[in-house]
Amino acid sequence: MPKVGMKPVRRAQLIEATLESVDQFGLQATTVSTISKIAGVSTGIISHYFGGKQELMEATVRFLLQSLNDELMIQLKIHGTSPVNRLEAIIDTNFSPFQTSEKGTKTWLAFWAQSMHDESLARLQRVNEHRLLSNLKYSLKEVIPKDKVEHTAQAIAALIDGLWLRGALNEKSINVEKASKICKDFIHKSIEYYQLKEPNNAQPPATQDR
Amino acid sequence: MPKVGMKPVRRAQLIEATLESVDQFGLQATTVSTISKIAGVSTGIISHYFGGKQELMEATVRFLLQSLNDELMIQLKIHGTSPVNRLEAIIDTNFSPFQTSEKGTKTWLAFWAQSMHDESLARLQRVNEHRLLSNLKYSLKEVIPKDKVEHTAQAIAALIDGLWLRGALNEKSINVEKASKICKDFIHKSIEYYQLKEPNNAQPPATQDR
Amino acid sequence: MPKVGMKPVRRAQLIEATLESVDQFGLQATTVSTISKIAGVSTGIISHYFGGKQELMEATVRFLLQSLNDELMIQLKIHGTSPVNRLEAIIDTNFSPFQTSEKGTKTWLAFWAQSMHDESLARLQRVNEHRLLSNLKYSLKEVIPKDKVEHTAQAIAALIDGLWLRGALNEKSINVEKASKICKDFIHKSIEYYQLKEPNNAQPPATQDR
Amino acid sequence: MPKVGMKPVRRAQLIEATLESVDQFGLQATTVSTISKIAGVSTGIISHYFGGKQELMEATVRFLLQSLNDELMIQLKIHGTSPVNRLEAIIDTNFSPFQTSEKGTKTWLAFWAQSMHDESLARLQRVNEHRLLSNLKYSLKEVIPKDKVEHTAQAIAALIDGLWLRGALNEKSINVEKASKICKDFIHKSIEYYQLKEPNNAQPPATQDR
DNA sequence: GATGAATGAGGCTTCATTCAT
DNA sequence: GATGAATGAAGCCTCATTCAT
Repeated sequence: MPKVGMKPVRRAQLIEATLESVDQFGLQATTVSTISKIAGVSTGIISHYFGGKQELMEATVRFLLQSLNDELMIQLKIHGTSPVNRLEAIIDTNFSPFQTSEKGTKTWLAFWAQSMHDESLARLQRVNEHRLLSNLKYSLKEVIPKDKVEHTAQAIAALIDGLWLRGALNEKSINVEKASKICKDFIHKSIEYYQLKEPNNAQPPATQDR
Repeated sequence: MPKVGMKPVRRAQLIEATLESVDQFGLQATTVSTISKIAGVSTGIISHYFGGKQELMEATVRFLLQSLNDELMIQLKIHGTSPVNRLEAIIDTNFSPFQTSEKGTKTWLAFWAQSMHDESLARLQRVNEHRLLSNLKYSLKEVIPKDKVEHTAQAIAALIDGLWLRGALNEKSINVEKASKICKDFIHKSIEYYQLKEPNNAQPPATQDR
Repeated sequence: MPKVGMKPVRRAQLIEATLESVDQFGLQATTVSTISKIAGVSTGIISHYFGGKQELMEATVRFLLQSLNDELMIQLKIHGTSPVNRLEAIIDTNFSPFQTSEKGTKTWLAFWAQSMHDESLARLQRVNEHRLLSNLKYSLKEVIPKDKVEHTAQAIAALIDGLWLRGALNEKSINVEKASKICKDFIHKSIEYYQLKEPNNAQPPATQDR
Repeated sequence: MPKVGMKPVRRAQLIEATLESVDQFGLQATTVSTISKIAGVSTGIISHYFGGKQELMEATVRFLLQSLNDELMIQLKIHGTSPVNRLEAIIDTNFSPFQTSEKGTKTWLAFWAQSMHDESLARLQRVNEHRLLSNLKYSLKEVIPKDKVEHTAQAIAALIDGLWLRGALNEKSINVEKASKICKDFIHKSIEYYQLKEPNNAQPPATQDR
């Protein structure tokens, strides 16, 4: 009997090869041929396991987003002991080594651009964006005035994405420390700012273990 | 008798058609055929005036970036009477109607992604990014502590790009008012924050005409 | 300015090449490549002028059926002076040199088989079959009892098709004289038979110029 | 312990599945995959038992033609008591439920068309056609003038094939009764015709048990 | 005996570029 | 200057066949 249960193995292998190809050649120049060559398999295998190139692309995006989410869950479980810690965990996750690898950023940006004209990709992207905002708001509402939460969450999310974007362009990979510091500074300053400005409306001091 | 001076006219016409096509169909689905159809000319004309599709693309990016710069120059000339006003002019320019039109954002993002794997596009992009940072730093150093200038400029630039990015995904076009407010708030709060925190190091109050 | 009005020329050229290819290689082995090679053009031209292979195939069938009909119209105009002459003209048309050329019969049979699983081809085929039956019945009802018309028309049509079918298999081309004679004999005998059997019900003697 | 004698079982199973597939999807869309799925076996089994797809196809045609012949032998044994009865038995066999099933007609036509360009199929087809003609002539020469036998046999054979052909196109299956009646009428009329026309040359009245 | 994962040639189609007019 | 017909390389996908298990 031939090898069974190859499906998950091959799918992972092909998704990995897709990331590699998009990193090396770009999304436009990524073809069934480049992917299968990197994976060391024949071209037919992609249609065999994914039905077609498009589905492989979507699976790859899903994988990227899932990884981001998984990492966040882990970080929150470890460090999520206070609102501020939770916020920092979110930042750390978004600038973790995997997420900010050259492979990760290039692919992420390529798919984001592609999603402008591909509804199935856009949907995935939106789900993820919504999740990031939710997580941010959940923690923010405990440390800043309620009417500033939405506004601030939007700003942090934009800051994260903007730093990724700039990192993708300028360097081989994002300068993680710098980017991380900019985001955390923004969070700390926002909290501090509202406490200084409106001490009476100040939130009860959040337990902060640092 | 051959018509003379058709070159600039045709080039402008084709660049405009390229923007239109990228907006309508996306960068991947934009072909020589879609562009020439929108422009109402034959396909051969593109090679004739630009040598090829790739050069037309680069010319289009250069046009977009030039427009951004031109607008900034105008805004700075009109409103650039104080550091804060200058900073606000930069924000306004980046979220001006043209820049944030659906056409603009989609094309901008598409080319940004493309520039990951196209050095000539990347160079253009980097020049522009550098210019934005320079402009921000020039004004910032008059209103916040010198050792915070770089850091803050990076944050503002990232904020601008991040808001564009998120706008490109979620809406037909960026919600200009919201995005603009987030950026300006960030600037105002940063200034105010450093003044509150370090009143002794405060900059001499900038002349502010509002 | 380049050559204009090439469309009808190229379409005819490609349809001719399709007939040639189906004759030489069979329908299954007829590819865009075989057709374009025979036509002496590039492969891309087929999609350019027909949108795709399928449409070229349909156009080819339409051409075959149209040719059959055109020939019939001509024959009827020339020889259609009496019911029997009209019937013979129908037979002659169906066994005319073009229709019974090797190219014609093979292609006709190939498309007929294909139409079992291709509704657009089946529709074309049915229209043509209906036309043949109508023409036969129109003339038959003047020379044989009315209640035998349908039955006899069906038989003649089946005879024509069956002779084609057998001709396609056995010979390079149908043995025209034999096939033609079998059909005409059948017609003559049918008429004579009903007159011998039922002389009282006999139709008024049709004007017969032979 | 290896199962023995699986060969005939598997071969029959695969031939049956081939007929089913050609009926459902057409000859062009019938692949090794569709056949093996219908048979409930793996794709490799076809090459294992038939060496390849082509050989399975030929075996299937051989099976169809053998079935036709077997049925004819049975019918002739039962009803073959007089020349006319034998002729009618031939007709009945050709329009028996199995032969005229949707499955049968589609497959028959598909393979006939295919045999235009496949000598091994064509040979099988010709053997069968020859057998039909022989059977017809054997009986005809006892009931019609000798010099009309060949001609009439050709006509009957063409009539049978033509009715199949038209049945395959228009209906889910051939209208057996109508087709059968047309053929038998033709036979009866031919016999009667020659008796009426040439009573002196008439054959000695054949024993007819109806 | 049987499986089905894997191969890779070949099919159809798209599209940037060329060139005769 | 301008056209658009034509090219043909390259993309994606299908499928008959092979082979390790």
